[in-house]
Amino acid sequence: MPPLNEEQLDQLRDERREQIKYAALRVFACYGLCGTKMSMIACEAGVSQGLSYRYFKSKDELFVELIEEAMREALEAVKYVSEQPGTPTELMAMITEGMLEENNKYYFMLVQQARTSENMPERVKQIFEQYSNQAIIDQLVSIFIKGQDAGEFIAGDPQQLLFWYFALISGLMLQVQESDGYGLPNATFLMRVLLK
Amino acid sequence: MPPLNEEQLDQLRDERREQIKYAALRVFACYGLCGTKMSMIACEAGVSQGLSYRYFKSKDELFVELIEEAMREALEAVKYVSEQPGTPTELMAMITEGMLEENNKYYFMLVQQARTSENMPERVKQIFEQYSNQAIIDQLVSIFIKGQDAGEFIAGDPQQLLFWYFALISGLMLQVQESDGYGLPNATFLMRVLLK
Amino acid sequence: MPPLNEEQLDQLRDERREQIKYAALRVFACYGLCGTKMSMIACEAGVSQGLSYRYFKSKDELFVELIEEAMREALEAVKYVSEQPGTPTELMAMITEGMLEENNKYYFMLVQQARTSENMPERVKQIFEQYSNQAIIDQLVSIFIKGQDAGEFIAGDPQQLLFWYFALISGLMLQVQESDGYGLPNATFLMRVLLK
Amino acid sequence: MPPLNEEQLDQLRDERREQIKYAALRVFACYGLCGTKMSMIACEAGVSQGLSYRYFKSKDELFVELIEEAMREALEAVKYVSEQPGTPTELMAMITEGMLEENNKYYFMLVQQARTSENMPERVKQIFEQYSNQAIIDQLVSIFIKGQDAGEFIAGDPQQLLFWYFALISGLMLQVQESDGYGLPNATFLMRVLLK
DNA sequence: GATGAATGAGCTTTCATTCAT
DNA sequence: AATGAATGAAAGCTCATTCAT
Repeated sequence: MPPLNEEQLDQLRDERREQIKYAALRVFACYGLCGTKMSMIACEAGVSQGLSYRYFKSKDELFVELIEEAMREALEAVKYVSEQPGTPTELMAMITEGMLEENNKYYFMLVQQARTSENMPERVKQIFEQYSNQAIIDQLVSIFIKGQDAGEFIAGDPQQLLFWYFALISGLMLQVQESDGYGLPNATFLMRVLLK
Repeated sequence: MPPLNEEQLDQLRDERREQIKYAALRVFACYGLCGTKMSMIACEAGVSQGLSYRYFKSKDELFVELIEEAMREALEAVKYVSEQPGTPTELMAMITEGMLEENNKYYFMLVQQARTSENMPERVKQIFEQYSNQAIIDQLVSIFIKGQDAGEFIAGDPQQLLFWYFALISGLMLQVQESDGYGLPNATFLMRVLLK
Repeated sequence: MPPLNEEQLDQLRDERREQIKYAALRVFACYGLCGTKMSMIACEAGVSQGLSYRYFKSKDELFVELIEEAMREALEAVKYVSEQPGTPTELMAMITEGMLEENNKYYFMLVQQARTSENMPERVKQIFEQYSNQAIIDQLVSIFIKGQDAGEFIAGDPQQLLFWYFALISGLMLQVQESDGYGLPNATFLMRVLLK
Repeated sequence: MPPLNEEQLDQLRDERREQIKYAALRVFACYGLCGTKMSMIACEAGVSQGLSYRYFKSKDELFVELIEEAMREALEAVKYVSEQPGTPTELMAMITEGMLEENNKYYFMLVQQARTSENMPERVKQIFEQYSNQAIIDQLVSIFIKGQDAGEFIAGDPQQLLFWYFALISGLMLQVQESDGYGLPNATFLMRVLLK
């Protein structure tokens, strides 16, 4: 007779899994894949070293799962906003603000760690190909063109301008550490590069 | 009899040192400090594994020397420009263009690798404290204020705006990989965030 | 009120113990002591991982108990046969047939796994010393000598010949896997080495 | 300028490789694949733990290479003998004696370790399929049939009888440890099972 | 000076064993 | 009594660094 029923166990397992996963996010984001030791994750999560391997097959797999989640949620956020009412400028501002939110920071750092390292697991490269340029930017191209037509945005290839815009923001978020004391700028500042 | 005199030997030695150092730059830039194996550097430089240790005490020291060089040259470049004649906008454009130059890319990537990893040698942190915020930005504050006074630049804390500006550019340079096919924007695009 | 009395509980306990023990036999026989994980035994027995430790102190102890049983039963079988009536050849054939019986296979494999590995628990080595050469073979020496005197068996040191004979059979049983499709030979074939 | 020329280095490497390989043979033969720690091999070879990995990718690969060598040489030995002149009985005796030679012992033990364990690397299973039953036995079938026709060998399926014969010998070699004090029988004893 | 073989500390991963429920 | 989550010691493997040549 098991002490807990199946459902309770499942819930417990899910909680543990998340606990380890988000500890890993924080550590990977700061130290990168190869700079992170499994012991650091275990320590951050407050569990033993071995336990992580009951929930994730390997360090790489744990990293990949986080990358996948980051990209999936980024895409969903952009999709959601692009379906809202508002002028192109308003929508763009919403997306920009969403990106700048504090609790997105770890995900941005994680993705940056992955993008700036050559020796990533094959699966990470695949995910980037699948999501990065295509999907996310494509969601916004039509909005951007509307904004250009409305005279709100500067002229130029929408794909390219959007790519640069996200690169700027992603890069910015990484540079900005609490220690610098400058904090993140608001959306208005950043949008100046796009607005006429 | 020795085939080369002392001076020639010294020069040869220096060349070898540079050869290894710039191989290390390229590899560190792509893979980060802990993602780089000494064997990768030796391979890139076309020398044996052991040789690096005749010129650099350790992997960390080699990395530190590159970081130091990167920061020193960045500061000098900014200093040089700030002493040139021209309007604040023109000077700022010069600096921006200098940063975007292709052959600065590896240094930017290297510095970014160092800035986004927590587990850097103590010396790297010192160098960042010494150079980054203070020195480089301080060089430009007076120019920036002149620009604000002349109505060329937007209002706001010059230190903070310049910090963000450099963070944007640094981040952008890392995001942009040849593979993306978008290339780097020109200075005009970036300067929109600062210009009125 | 307890649904079962003391005696019934004891019986249940014994059954569980046997269930785990014979699952362990099948797994140890195929994978060896160190090739077997406790989880494999638990899985084969259809119980949870932790349960084995209520019945056996450790993996080693479980292995040792099986080895002990194997040797004890082998000795008893030989003893039993050696007390039966019949010519030496007939008795030897009975023993040989007994060894070749299918349901002895796992025990033979287990013992072979133990004999061909150096890193066995001390207790296993003791059991081998206690049983193997002395006891079992000694039971048969008198029969063998009778057979030699009767001109049925070949000449030679009875201890040595019997040792070789059992080694041959033990080895054979292990080599023969179902997958080979050859099956086991009958006693007549094997006894040719001993018979004149 | 390398201190040794290419040829000398190659030779040195080959020697080291063999040194590690044969140390591994002795240890694997006694302890099996999973009972052997890389540290045991390193110790037996008198080198450091890490060195083995310069010559062999992994523990498994080292094991596989030894198995492959064992099977290849066994096949070659049998091939060689089968091409010699002599009666079938004489040839069979040569093969038997070859198998019983002391310095084959480790290879036999190794192969036995592999055959009696289920959890072998996939490659080991392939090698066994490739060599074991087919190749080696097939070499001898024609000799055996000649022997049967000449009235030297007992009647029966040659494949099956040869398989059993080799199984007997292989098994025997494993059972026989120096500690037993009985030594190995000579070929004449073993061939009794086949001879009329 | 130059090479690359050799070392060993340290990291990833596994698994016997324990423990909360 | 039974479960399976949790632990941590130990094994496989990597790689910065040293050393013989």
